[in-house]
Amino acid sequence: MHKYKILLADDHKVVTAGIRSLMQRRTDLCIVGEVGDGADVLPKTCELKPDIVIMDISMPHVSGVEAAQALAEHCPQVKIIIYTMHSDPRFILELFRTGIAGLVMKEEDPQELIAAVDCVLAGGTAFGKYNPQRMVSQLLQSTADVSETERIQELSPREAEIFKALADGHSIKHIALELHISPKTVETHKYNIFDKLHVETLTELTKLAIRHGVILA
Amino acid sequence: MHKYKILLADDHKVVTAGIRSLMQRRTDLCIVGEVGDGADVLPKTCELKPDIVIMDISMPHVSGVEAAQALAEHCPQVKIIIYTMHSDPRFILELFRTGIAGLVMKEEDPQELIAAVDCVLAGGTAFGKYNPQRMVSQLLQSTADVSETERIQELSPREAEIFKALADGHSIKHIALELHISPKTVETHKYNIFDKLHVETLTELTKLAIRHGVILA
DNA sequence: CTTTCCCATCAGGAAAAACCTGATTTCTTG
DNA sequence: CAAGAAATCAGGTTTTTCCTGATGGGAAAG
Repeated sequence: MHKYKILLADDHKVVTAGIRSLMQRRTDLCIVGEVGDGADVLPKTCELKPDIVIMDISMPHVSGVEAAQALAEHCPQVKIIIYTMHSDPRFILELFRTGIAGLVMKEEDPQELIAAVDCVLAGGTAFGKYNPQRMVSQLLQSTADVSETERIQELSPREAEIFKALADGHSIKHIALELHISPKTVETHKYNIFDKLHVETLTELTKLAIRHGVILA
Repeated sequence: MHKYKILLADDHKVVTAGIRSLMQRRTDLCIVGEVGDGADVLPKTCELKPDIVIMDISMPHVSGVEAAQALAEHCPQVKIIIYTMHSDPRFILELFRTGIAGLVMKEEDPQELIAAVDCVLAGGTAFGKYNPQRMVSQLLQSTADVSETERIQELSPREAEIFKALADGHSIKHIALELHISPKTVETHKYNIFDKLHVETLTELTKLAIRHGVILA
């Protein structure tokens, strides 16, 4: 009897333990390994040759998004199921682009994860509420729809400077004085920054900056 | 034989499932309930009278920090163990201040959670690497933080409500519609909130709210 | 060598929000 | 009952925001 091999990648031990206990009764599934660091995903996959990798997005050193991209490039035969928190979906589009096989949220019933594994083993894909069709239209219409991090990196030097000052609470007028330019110029930069970072309010800008360590809370 | 009652608060079902399977062999522990929303923690605790609440920080609607504060106020006899991700520690100080009984990271061995439960049931406290001694020095040296907390607690209920909404990025107009009051009233509240919290800009307000776990970044 | 694109710079003007003061009502609390 | 806090709203001035338009410089592409 053939056993399907599964590799778990999650830095929260309780999650991997939960998945293990969940799969105990399934004699056709075998968890061959477990890693808690994104940097270990690719080497472990090469070593163990699993059929499926179940992976979190948020992991130390290398994120699940990067790990998925590395897997897609070096081990295209491996099916990837992303198992993550619901508050993460900023990266979902990027993951779709790399061609993951499934997506399950940690707040859903854990049985959904088993269902997703079966679905993927049958050659299908398993996305719950994240209807790929709906995603694809967004993918196509937004040519530059990239992750938050990438958007920040696309800011010009001047914009990055003003982004940081704005997120830190400096007023337009203050920034203009600091940089020896017109407040109107700063305003225009701000407008462009909002546009590039896909935010609509100063608060969103601040929170984004804090999330990415641009400023401290 | 007396069974200790435990309430689980985590919006990730795989985590609560993992904890359940972890505690199966312990006949002296009984998981009496499970909630996935911070807003449900206090009512469920009042209803089920658990000895221990094991709680995540990041939950929908009401954060674990707020829930812990509510518990400390209304159910001071309940022991709180925070079980959370390592990337959350910006709230740890605030939690220490409310007097939690334990702190365990999800990336640690799940057995640590059991150990923490035993420790707390024995009347002790369980902090792993988060040495309270080290924390206390930080607590003492940052007196400004303490006064910040006190200032937040001095807000009236209505002000607290509007504080959260403002810090989360809602506009005056939007808040007015939500609460069915005049924008002018919201404006006045905002003015008073700024005054009470000693802030001068919306950004300062947002960062303060994030520092104290009122909202998530 | 143009043409195109991005960057940095600034301005105008309508709309929105901020700022501060004053005011009423209800409810609690000493 | 008097004092005070809480919640409600308005007026009017000042400031900021929002969006559009515009210019010049430089780099990359054709």
